Amino acid sequence: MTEIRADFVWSRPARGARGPKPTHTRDEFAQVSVQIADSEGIDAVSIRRVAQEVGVAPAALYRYVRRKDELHDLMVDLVFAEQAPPELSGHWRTDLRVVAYEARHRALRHPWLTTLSTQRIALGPGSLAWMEFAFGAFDGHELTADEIMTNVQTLIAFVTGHVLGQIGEEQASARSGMNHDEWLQAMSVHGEEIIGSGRYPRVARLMVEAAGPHDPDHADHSFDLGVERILDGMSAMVGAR
Amino acid sequence: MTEIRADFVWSRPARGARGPKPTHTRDEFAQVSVQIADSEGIDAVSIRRVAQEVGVAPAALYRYVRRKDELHDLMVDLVFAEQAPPELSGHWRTDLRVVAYEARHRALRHPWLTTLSTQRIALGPGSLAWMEFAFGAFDGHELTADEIMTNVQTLIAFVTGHVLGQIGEEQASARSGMNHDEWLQAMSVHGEEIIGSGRYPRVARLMVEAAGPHDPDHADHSFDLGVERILDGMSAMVGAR
DNA sequence: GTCATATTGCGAACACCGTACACGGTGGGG
DNA sequence: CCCCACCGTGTACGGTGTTCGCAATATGAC
Repeated sequence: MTEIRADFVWSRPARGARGPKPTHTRDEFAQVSVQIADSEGIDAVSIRRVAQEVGVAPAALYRYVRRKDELHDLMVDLVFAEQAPPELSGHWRTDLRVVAYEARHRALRHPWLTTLSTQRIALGPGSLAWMEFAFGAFDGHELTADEIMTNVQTLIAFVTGHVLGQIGEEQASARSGMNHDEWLQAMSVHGEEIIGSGRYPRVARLMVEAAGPHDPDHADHSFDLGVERILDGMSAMVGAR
Repeated sequence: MTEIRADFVWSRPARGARGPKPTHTRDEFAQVSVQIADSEGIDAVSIRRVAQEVGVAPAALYRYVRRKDELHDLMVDLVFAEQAPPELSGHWRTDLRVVAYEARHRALRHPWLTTLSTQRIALGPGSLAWMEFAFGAFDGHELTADEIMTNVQTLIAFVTGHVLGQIGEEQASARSGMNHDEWLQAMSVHGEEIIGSGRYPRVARLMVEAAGPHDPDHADHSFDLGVERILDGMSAMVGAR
């Protein structure tokens, strides 16, 4: 009967009990990684690059982290910890709005965040604090554990998806090396083919009429609306206020 | 005044007008790629691997595709085309439900799909057909182009986020090489630390009480609920039925 | 206080990866 | 008919994550 042991960064001691003092910390590597990812994209975060930036041999990183994934986990939790959740207000709608808006803000500040956090589940102190806050929104309302989890999951799912859509569009234009206007124009050239083909009349109409892609505030508004819509959906279950 | 030209796979001719016949097709490479990704994960889809599987030199792929990203675009559109949208029913709720459920089904069948499709925007015939269908759901209702796009975007955002959450959990256990039960147990060992720490009482309570993680149907139910909730939110805007 | 031992950082190496380029063979448009 | 655009290929470059053996180090055990 072998003991099954979870192997997360968080459940391993920060340093061994026996050997020489580590010259750096997990946090330091995480911070440097976040900095690189913010300014040059997540793909620029390579073991060698991070090592170089910290001033250490590439192989040294593996004394702090088992695999590159764990470095990602540290990055994710670090940005969750950037902003600690506030005190619970006592109004579930208010608190869930905070969860949603803060999550979106966080994801837009660090465009690599959503991609990483949806590929692995990081349960570090930073993320846990926010989970605690989100669940706390329903304190005093008689919801089952499953109902609470489903509600929070629904909200987060929307935020995740919405942000991914927005980032995807922005990065598609960034990657092409064009500025936003040029990209829109290039897009519309391809759009002409779609419109011209006559096979997708509704898509064609919306591409012409919708202000969405041209209006930088569109993402904000559609986010606001979506959040309120989802909160509306919960209110029947939660009861008053 | 240089002409800005969109450079998508879809707007380039399938073969040159002059030279020898290509021995393969874009579709063939896409099919092989999908097969590899389905059975071994998206990371197994390398230029060299796909080339080998098709029986061709690695460099040959670049006659069909400018960069690896375009191969991904082809993969995405291929699985959208697996199932063509049905005829519009005339009931917007019914049709949007089809959009949501089919999108989820598609994403669960091909766990790599969501990751890819959120990183690039692929506007091939397969995806366009579904866009056309989704927009068509609001035919006859007096919505602005922006309202239609926002509604569809909200729904897709939720599906995306929800599926990503589900897949993330499944893959976390798959990657660890444990079966699902073992992983749950390993998770719970880490959970003990969280519960034991006393710092996250609500998280601790939900980890114990929620049937979610243990119930394989939980994801389905929470998806159903989420979709209905979002459709509820739209109904005020759409009006009757 | 001494010693054994676990742990650290490091250099080198391995097996991959995406992509560029020059090359000879092919076949359709002028 | 012939030119030349295009196809497939071999080779090469610079990058990636990760492993392994080694010397130096600091701690727990005696």
